[in-house]
This record gives sequence, structure tokens and C-alpha cells, in this order.
Amino acid sequence: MRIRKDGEETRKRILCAAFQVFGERGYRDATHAEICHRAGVNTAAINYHFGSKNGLYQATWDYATARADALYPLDGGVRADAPGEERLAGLVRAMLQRRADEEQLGHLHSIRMMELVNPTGLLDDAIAAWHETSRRHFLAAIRDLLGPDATQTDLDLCEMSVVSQCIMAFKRKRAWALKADAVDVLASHIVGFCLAGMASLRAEIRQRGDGVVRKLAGA
Amino acid sequence: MRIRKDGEETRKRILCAAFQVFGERGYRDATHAEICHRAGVNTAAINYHFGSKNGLYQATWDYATARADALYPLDGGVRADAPGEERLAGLVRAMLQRRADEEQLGHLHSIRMMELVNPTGLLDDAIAAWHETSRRHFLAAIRDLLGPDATQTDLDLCEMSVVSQCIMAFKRKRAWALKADAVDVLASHIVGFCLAGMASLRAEIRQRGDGVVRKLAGA
Amino acid sequence: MRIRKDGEETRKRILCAAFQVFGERGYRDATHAEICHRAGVNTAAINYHFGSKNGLYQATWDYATARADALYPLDGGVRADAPGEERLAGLVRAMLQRRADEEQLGHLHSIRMMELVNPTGLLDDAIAAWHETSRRHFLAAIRDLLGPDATQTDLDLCEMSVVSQCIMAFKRKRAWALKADAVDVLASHIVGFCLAGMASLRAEIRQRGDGVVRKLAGA
Amino acid sequence: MRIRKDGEETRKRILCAAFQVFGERGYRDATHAEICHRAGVNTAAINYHFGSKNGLYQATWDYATARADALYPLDGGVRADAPGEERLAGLVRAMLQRRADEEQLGHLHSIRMMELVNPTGLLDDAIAAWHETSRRHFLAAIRDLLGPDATQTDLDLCEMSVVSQCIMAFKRKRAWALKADAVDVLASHIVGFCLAGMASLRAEIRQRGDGVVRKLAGA
DNA sequence: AATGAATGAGCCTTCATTCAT
DNA sequence: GATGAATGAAGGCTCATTCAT
Repeated sequence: MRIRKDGEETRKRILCAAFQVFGERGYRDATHAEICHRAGVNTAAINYHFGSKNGLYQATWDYATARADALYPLDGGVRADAPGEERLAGLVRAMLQRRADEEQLGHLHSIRMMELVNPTGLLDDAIAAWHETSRRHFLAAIRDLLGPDATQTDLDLCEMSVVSQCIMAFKRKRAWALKADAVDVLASHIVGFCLAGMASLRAEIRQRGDGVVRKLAGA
Repeated sequence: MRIRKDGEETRKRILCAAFQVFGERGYRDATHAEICHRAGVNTAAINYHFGSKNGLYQATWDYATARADALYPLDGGVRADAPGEERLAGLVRAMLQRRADEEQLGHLHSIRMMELVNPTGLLDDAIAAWHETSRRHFLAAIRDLLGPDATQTDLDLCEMSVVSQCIMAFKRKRAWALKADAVDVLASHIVGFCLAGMASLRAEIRQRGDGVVRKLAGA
Repeated sequence: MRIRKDGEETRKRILCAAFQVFGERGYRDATHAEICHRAGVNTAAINYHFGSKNGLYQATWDYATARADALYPLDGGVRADAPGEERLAGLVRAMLQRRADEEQLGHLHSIRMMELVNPTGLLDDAIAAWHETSRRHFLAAIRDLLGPDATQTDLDLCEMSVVSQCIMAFKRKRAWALKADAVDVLASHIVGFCLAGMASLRAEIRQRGDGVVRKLAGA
Repeated sequence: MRIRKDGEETRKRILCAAFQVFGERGYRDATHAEICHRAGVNTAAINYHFGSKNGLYQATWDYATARADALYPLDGGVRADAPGEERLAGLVRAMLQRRADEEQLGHLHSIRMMELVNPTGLLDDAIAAWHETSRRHFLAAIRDLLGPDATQTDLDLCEMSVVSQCIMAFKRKRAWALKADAVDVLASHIVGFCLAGMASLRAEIRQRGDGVVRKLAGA
């Protein structure tokens, strides 16, 4: 019954199965047994190919991240010199699409969420690096939208506002009647909502500035 | 030498310990051993008092929810006939405070998040009920702010926007330099951001409505 | 089928079984399965009662050592003010008896030998302490026999000579036709052999000393 | 790019690595993985070249024994017609040298010790044969030293005494401050000690004999 | 009312061996 | 001649649960 495969192909089969199982159950509740059963290999295969459950977890992250970045680039596929509104829309849409792609990459989101809520510590570095990249794109667009006088705190808070909605949008999906066009509806809502929020904040920042100027002038 | 305990008091000690451990590790990674060790009781006590780990989990949820609702009422402590802005601010602030109360009730948030991300299915009804209540308060305030022509989808999307930020705000805390006054800063940011978002949406809704009216009139 | 025993009694049953199995197979080749099977308990019992295989190993050593020291005292049961010859005989006889007691304490010797030849590192301290005590007794007797001019190296080498024979005597048993009185025959041979060896060394030491004295005198 | 090896050369590389690993860890704790890693070959190579771990073990014994006998002949390098004292000294010295040659042949001693203490049964015949040869040399020298009236038991016991010391001498090394000249110091001590022991025994044997003669005469 | 003892099921991992190439 | 891939069996250990006390 021993089937001789390519080795690389087996690795990939395990990675696919692991990605599903980790995404569905999380690291701790995923078992070698289930992963290997789904991949159609022996229980010892994980340790043979990846050294340990830990090693498989990290390999799975790398594998899935690479695929996700290829499919839905982190910059949202919008040119860096496009206006802020457009770049924000691209970023939001890309983030939602990743989450919406349940069959394939939605698990990546699940894994990230589980690590956020109940960390294993095994992906800390990898996730932090990913976050940093993602955050840089958002902050650049937000800076355009808030204007030059925005403080770092202003930027951080707005990034939180935008990203929070992208992250949670799908988690509450069941409450709605959104279907195939969910991404479009959600994206346009979030973008509109956030642009208004930031426009308002920009005005407030200007007033802050004027106050200072006036103060200085009055002094 | 055995200290005679009340039975009710032992239950409470177990509930306290369980609340911590479930909050820190999640249902699956929490062990009888650790909970009972922290509670200073025997490993068999959980099954004796609560029938099973499952039963303890549900009892813990009820116990902690009751305490949380007493400390930080879901309506934000604002009268129902206050203006929408004020009620929204109260709701947002109450939700943030619950998350900020790390020593006591922050674990409730953790448990809810873990159930969202990696559900056990054991709290589905309880959480759904809680959500419904919370949602009713938010929707009522949002309806005031969006005006009478808002569709259910408008309301749902805005509720998502507001609540998402409340939920995620603290998870990204480390990126900022917020400290003791974190709740105040976050609350005022979120409220301002969302009020602007909803004001903009209200205007848009009016336009939509005008279009319809005009259409009807032109017909 | 669950039988409720005393707990202390079960511990003892496990210790007995473990002592046999460790003695027969060594730490690494002893399995929970075999030990627990012989003790008539569940495989999980070891970890329940002793925390780990490691913990059981150390507990087994302590248990067996205590019994051995009670049955065959390390000082050979001879008064400390007896003449050196007599004390040496007592020490040698006691050591051989421990090895001869195959049913009960011979395993202790096996364990010590295995640790010597293929150490686990888990008993290093315990064995070193035991060795030190044993060694003290031998060195005291040997010092009497070698006289006051013996160097530490003289003492160490003679201790090695005596103890080596005690240790290996039984390992070569199959080559002989010794039976019930093996201990007596071996003990009297070893004692006679070693007393002669030490008497000769004592004479040599005196000559060494004379040489020095003569040298000093001649200078 | 594959380097074309001889086949015989690969076998030898595996044997060298196996000798080290078996010597360091013993049969049971030595793994294919480690041996093959040290030998720079694939894990399957052992079974390919030697059929099984078992087969490798026996081949390793033969290989190392042949080398050891060439380097340090079992007869100690002394002519068979030399006086008993000289032959004994040669035998003792040769045995100590084998043990002292840690880099190369000390492992052979380790393997023999492990088999003595915790036998695998795989080398029983080979070791018995080796022992028999070694024993013949020792017994011949001892017979010279004990005289013609010595019984087989006398010879066996003395052989035990001499060989025990040779075997254990190095195991207690750490207790002393012996270094480069350890072999010399130990050899001269052991030889002196044993010659005295045997001289004394010879005298005793003569007395025994006289008793018998007298008894016979008196009868 | 409460507990220490005991257990069965399951988990991750290791390892000698086999097989197709 | 030699190897990478794959596996079945077994090992130590954890854990929720049960039971006698």
C-alpha cells in the first residue's frame, strides 16, 4: 500500500490540510491525526517533513501568507501615487477580499485572530512583520487624508478605526442578509464611513492648529 | 482540621478561578487541574459542583455576565430619552470600560472573542442573547442618528462599524502610548469618528430618498 | 473494575515493580507499560503518583537504598573501634551480600552499574552521596592497614582494588561452580587477597619513608 | 555531483560511526539516525549494508575487536616463556591501555561493560569467545604464580581479582589526580597488589597441602 | 459536602524498517 | 550502489472523568 510520491507533493498536501485544520481549530486543538487523515498520509509524516507540530505551524503560515500576498497584494493593487481616497478603498477592499475567500485564505485570518486572542507565541515574529507591512500602507493613505498636521496618535487611532471594521466585518455577517456582493457592500460602507470620520477629524485638527496659532498670535 | 466550607462559597471560589483561567487560556486549554489549584480545591470538585467542564463553563459565563452587567450596564447608564449622540457615547464608553477592567471583567471579553474566533458551541445561545441585547441598545441610538429613512442594512452596517472599533480598540493598544486615560481617549475618538460617519451617511440617505421622491414625482 | 486501594500501598506496588524493571532493563529501556503491568495498575498511574518516569526513577532509588541500608548497613555491622582487618572483612562481606540478594537488592547494584557505564544523569547526586559514604568506611579501614605514612594516592588505589573486586565478583559468577556459600568463599578470598596486597604495600611505604629518612640523615 | 564511493569505504565509515555511537550510548539508545548522520550517509544505509541494527552491532564488534587485538595483543606482547610476574604485568598493562585509548578502543570496553550489565544477547557468543581467550592468558600466568597445587577455584578467584581491578580502575579515575601517566601508576599498583595477594595465597596453598600430606602420613 | 485515587482515551513524538527509484 | 520518502508500532505524558470513601 506504500505509495511513492514526489515528496514535494506530499509536503504540499500536508500543508493544505494543516492550513484548514489550524484555521478551523487553532493550533492547540488541531491534531496530527486529523491533519494527516485529511492529507491521506501517516501520522508520522508531519514530524518527518516538518520536524514537529510547531514546525508545521510555521511552515503553514509561510505557505499561506505567500499565496495570499500573491492573490491579494497588501497594497490593494492601487498605485502609490493615487489619491488617498482611492488607496484607502483599495486597501479596504483587498483586506475584505482576503477574509471573504473562505475556501482558501479566510483561514489565514482565523489563525491571525486566534493568535491575537489566545497566542501560542510561535508566530509572534511572523505576524508582527506582516502587521507592520500592512500598517505602513494604511498609515500612508491615512496621512494623506488627515493632512500634514495630524499627530501620530491621530494616525494610529484612525488606522485602528479602519482596520477594526475590516477585521470584524465578516464576523458579524450572519446578522445580515448580505451574500455574493457582501464585499462590495461592506467595502463601500466602510470607505464612506471612514472618509467622513477622517474628514471631520481633519477639520478638528485644523481648528486645533488655529487655536494654537491664535494663541501664539494673541500672546 | 478540615475547614468547613459553605458549599456556596466553594462554588464561588471555583467560579472565580475558572473565570480567570477560561479568560486566559480559553475553554479547551483550560484544565481542571489549574482551575482547581487556583481555587484551592480538589480536582474532582468541578464535576461535583458543576457536573462537567462544560457545565462549569456555562456557569462561569452566567456568573461573570451578571457581575459585568451590574457594574457597567449595557445601556451605558444614559437615560433612554437622552439625545442619540449622548446615548452612543454612553454605550461606547461602557463597552470600552468593560474591556479595560482587566482584573475583573476583561476576561469576559476574551471569552467572547475566543468563542467568536474558535467557537466551542457551548455558549452560542447565551452569547447570542447577550449580543441581541447589546445590539438593541446600539441600534436604537443609531436609528436616532441616521434618521427615519435609514434601512435595516444601514443600521446594521453602522452598528458593525461602531462595535468593531469598541471590540478591537484595546487589542491594538500596544501600538500606542495610551495609558490610564486610554478609555477616555479611545471613547472620544470613536464617538467623534462614528458620529461623522453617520452624519455623512444620513445625508446620503436623504439624497437617496430625494431621488426616489423625484422619481415618483416624475412618474 | 476500579479497585480503591490505600494509595500508599499502590505507590509501594509501583515502586517494587519499577525497582525490578529498572534493575533488569535500565532506565531507558524500562517502559511505563511494563512497570504498570507488573504492578497491576493503569499506565497513567506512574505520572499520577510520581509525576514522571524520571520522578519514579529517583523515588525508586531512594526507596531501595533505604531498604538496603537497613538490611545491610554500610559499615558492615562492625564496631568502628574493631581492628582494621575485621572492619575490612565486615565491609567486604556486606557489599557482597547486597549483590547476592538478587531477589531484593541486587537490582540496586545493577542500577548503579548501569549509571556508571551509561549514565542518565538523573541519579548523579544521589549516587555520588552514596559513594562518598561507602568510600569513607573503606578508606578508614584501609588507613589503619596501610599505616600512618600512606599517601592519599595509596589509599585511593587500595580502595579501588578492594571495591573493584567486590563489584565484579558476582558478575563472573557463571565461570565458577560457587553456589549457596558463594558469599563466604568470595569474601574470604577477597579479604585475604587484599590484606596481603596492603601488607606488602605497607612494607614498601616504610622503605620509601626510610629512604627519605636516610637521605635526610645522610645530608 | 554524487561522489562515487567504493561501497567498502562506505561500510567502513558506517562502522566507525557505529562504534562511537554504540560505545557512547549502548545498543538500545543508539539510533540509526545518529550513526548515519555521523557517517554522512542515508538512514537506509544501515539496513542496506548490514541488514539490520542487529547486524551492524555484530559487525561493529568484529571490526573493533580485530583492530584492538592488532594494536594491543591480548598476550600483552610478552613472550609465553617469560616468568609469570612479567607476563602478568604485560597482561595488566595491555588491558589498561585498551581502556585508556579513549578515542579509539575505549568504546570496546564500554560496549563490553554494557553487555555485562544490561545484555542485549546479540554479542553473547562473541564476547564469551573473547573472554575465553583473555582468560586463558591470565590463567596461565596465574598458574605459574600460584604454583602447581592451586585448585581451579584458586585460579578463578585470582583471575577475578586481577581482572576486576583492570576493568574498574578507570571508572573511578575522577576520584584521583592521575593524568597522563595513569596507566603506569595503575598498572604498577595493580601488579604489585596482586603479586602480593597471590604470593600469600601460594603460601596458604602449601600449608593446605602440608595438612593433607600430614593427614595422609598420619593415617 | 468533598476528596484522593485511579483510569481510558488520546496526543505528540521517536525509531527501525521498507520500498520505489 | 545508494537514497529519500513513508510508515506502523510504541513510548511518555496529559486530562476530564469516575468512584469509593
